[in-house]
Amino acid sequence: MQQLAERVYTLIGSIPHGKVASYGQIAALAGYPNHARKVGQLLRQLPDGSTLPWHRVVNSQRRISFPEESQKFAEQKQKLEAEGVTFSARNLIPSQYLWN
DNA sequence: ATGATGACCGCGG
DNA sequence: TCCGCGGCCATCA
Repeated sequence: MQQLAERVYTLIGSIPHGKVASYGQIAALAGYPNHARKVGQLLRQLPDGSTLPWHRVVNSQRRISFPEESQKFAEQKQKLEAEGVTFSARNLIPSQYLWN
């Protein structure tokens, strides 16, 4: 479990500027498939001033996993747009940027 | 031990 | 696109 945490942080930190990865991808790359929820839990515990690019992590539908009206949603979207990530008309789907 | 709760995932309808 | 459902799994009451 401790392993998962370390790897997850490393992987997230390695996501290129302007690109995004999904919770599931991070978990799988860390060697723990089916642990997407755990990744979310780890990010949720992150301190506010964290330098980790948590905003580059979205769900498998390429959508921000926060309710649209929430402050966190706005924050994540803003950070992504600042990196040049574009969203669809409904502001939910980062169009072309997805990690492989 | 049991049930509820997530920054999740995929498949249907 | 928008739900609902089952699957998944650690955490906590």
